[in-house]
Amino acid sequence: MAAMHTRRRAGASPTLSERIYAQLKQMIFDFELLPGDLFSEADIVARVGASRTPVREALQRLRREGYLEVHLRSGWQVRPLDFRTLEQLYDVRIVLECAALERLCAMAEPPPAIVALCGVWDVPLARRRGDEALSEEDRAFHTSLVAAAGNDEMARIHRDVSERIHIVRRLDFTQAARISATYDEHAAILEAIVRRRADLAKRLMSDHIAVSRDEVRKITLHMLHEARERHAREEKAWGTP
Amino acid sequence: MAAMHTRRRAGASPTLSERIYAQLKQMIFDFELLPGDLFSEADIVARVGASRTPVREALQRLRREGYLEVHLRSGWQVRPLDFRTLEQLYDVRIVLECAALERLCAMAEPPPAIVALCGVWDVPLARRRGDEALSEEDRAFHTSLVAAAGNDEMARIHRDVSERIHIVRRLDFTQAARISATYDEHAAILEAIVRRRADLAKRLMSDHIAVSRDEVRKITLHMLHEARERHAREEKAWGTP
DNA sequence: GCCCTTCTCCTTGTATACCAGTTGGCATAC
DNA sequence: GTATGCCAACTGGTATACAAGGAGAAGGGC
Repeated sequence: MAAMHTRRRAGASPTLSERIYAQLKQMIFDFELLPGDLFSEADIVARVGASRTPVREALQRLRREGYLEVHLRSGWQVRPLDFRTLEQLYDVRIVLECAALERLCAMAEPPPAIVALCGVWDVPLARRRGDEALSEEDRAFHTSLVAAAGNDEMARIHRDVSERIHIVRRLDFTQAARISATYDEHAAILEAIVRRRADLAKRLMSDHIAVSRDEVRKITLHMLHEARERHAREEKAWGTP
Repeated sequence: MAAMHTRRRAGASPTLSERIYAQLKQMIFDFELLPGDLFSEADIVARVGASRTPVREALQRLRREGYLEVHLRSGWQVRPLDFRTLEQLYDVRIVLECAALERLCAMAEPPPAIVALCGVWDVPLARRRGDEALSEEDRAFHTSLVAAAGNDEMARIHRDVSERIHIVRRLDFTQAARISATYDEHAAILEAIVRRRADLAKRLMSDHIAVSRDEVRKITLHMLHEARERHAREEKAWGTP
């Protein structure tokens, strides 16, 4: 099923729409387009140098995926961060990943993908990575786990959910303590899978994701608080009543 | 947040793209466009009487949702029914609905939506409905159950998955025995929820969906065969070579 | 008769033109 | 000074025009 979408990719020439889609999504993830930002299709046309047709196609896709909103004849907006929605997506991840663990532990042999993950996460302190790349590695861990369970549709849904969360998930890897905990917890989950301890694996995973969810909430609230203070300072400087 | 999507709806005028999207999806569901059928954008333009732009928007959306495929400069195709994918989607439903049941049974009180469902499904034989409408009622049952659990994102994903399955799910309600079983099983699940028997509810639901999954596979093969024969007769009547 | 080449038509992808409706500002009346 | 109504510019939705490339038929060589 996943392969069905790749037919064009074989031609090595993604369409203009797809490149613009990827470019815009990257801009959103890089906060080059801030949540709440207003813009028009003409703005994007000017930035990417294409015509409205592929730009609109990309925008509509991003809208369906929850990143943008369109107001009829009043312009586009980067959808503001909604913590309630993000936390609900975290909970969807818990449900999907625990279901995947259940299936993985019921298998006669751990799939090769699981064994490969052990080589990444069950390593001594010296070989552990940090910074930005770890965020991608973390996503790969969870994505591979679900994919290894064998349900392609579940994997696709999980991938979309994870990507949607990724914009705030990255913030969790800015603290050394959280990085260390991630390595330990991933290793523990893998060990539980290899030992066929389904209940243990599910409990570890639930806690792992729930802690991340709560940490990100704190970090984001902190960011929001700072943004509000900055906003207040600027208002004061401007002399606005 | 949900209200933000309603801005256009307030104007009571869905866009042309959306109407075409709904129309095409209905045609797919009614087997007016058969799985495997090939067609071009010009064909659709002629049928719906709009220009290519909104038609393309609708087609692209249906493609992202898994109903269609596009072959570069070779036209469009209704994605053939893929039983592996459909069964995987059924399994996703099992996972999501069981998670919803878990949450529902953990609540202090059953939400009003659950109580309302009892009035529909826990009824004597005389008040039971049959035929086409039951299919929609069934979808409403499962959708409401997940929605009542309180996770909007999970409900949205579940709704999309259910809709995708619906094309074959309907066929399950053409047999009296299956209709009767559906009433009984839904009533049993609701009772388990009201009595806070999470494990029982989950087991009943798992079996309920799994049986449906297996039944539908059999029926679909039969229906598809009939549709192809009808299609062939019409072609013959039209004198198409 | 069969295979290979070529050429034309048709396909989707992209760019542009047109339309209806919204918005914000400016002129005007009070 | 304030309120109000109108207008012009701008917006997304829709229609049309153009471009590039592939599928398949037609025709020539053998």
